[in-house]
Amino acid sequence: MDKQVLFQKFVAFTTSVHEVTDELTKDVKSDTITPVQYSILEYLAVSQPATLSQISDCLPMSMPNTSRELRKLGEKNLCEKFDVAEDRRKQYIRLSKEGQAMMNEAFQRIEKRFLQRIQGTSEEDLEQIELALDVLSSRVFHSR
Amino acid sequence: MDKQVLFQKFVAFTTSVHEVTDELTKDVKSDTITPVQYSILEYLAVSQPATLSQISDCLPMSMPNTSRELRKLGEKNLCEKFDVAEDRRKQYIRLSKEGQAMMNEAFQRIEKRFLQRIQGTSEEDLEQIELALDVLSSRVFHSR
DNA sequence: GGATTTACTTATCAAATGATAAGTAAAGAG
DNA sequence: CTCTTTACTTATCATTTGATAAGTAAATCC
Repeated sequence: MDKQVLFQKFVAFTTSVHEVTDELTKDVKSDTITPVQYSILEYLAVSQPATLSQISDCLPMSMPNTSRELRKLGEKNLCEKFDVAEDRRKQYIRLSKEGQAMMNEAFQRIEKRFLQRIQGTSEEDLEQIELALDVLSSRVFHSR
Repeated sequence: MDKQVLFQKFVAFTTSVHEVTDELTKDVKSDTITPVQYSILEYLAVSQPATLSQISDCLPMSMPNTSRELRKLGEKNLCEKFDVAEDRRKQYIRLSKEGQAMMNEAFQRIEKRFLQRIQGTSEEDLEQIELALDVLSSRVFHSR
């Protein structure tokens, strides 16, 4: 296997993934929040509850800036903090009901666009796609 | 096929792709340029020569801002403008020798990290990966 | 029990980015 | 030949983002 060729395919592929996700998520962001704030909500939608440190590590964003943006999201009633019983320094952060609703709506719009994108794909091809997602997730795009 | 499940895998997958590409491209950006400027150079590396309008459409970024950032890149001697003979309103933009060198170096560092990431993968699995990239590129992540 | 580390906050500052208004010059349309 | 459109520039401004310094309070280490 020529790994140089594989790398070129990899680069082209990741570029396409970025383009397509940009297209799918275009305009789903409520105009009351900034892009960075959306990315926090998106992270929470998948990984809640999360501590501030986790969010800061994963996005990635410095602790002070993460703290600031979470405060703003809190002021907009989109997420909430909860004390952690075992360690009173920590705080779990969750989407509020409102935040959850906003993200549900966003994901629904993205899903609709996604389904449009794969409409007309045969059952066989869909299974190939699912397999391919699994292969790449486990072999290439795993976090370490 | 449950398309809902497929969508969930799709979302998780694109998130991973973003995380991994962030990791691979971390610190390859020269500290003399901003992230937006890097994205312009990256676009040029793949699609040069390009007009300002093309860059503006694809990135996406307003014309005035694209113009400003290209001027800054020009001042840093990373890209150059050429008149288009057929239409004197247009200008082709290309990486300069210096800009090309910077991007080559960046891509080399990314490739090195990529190869580390897939080191120890069997020949058989590598072929599976290549196949999976092809499947997803053609069936899901093609541009509209 | 004092020192250190962890988790997070507050405040402040500079730089990057996005948006808009107002221009120039060339091309194309009628 | 004038009018409109296209391609791009310049200037300006507000907002967002990133980075750093300095703090609090709780947990952990020795």
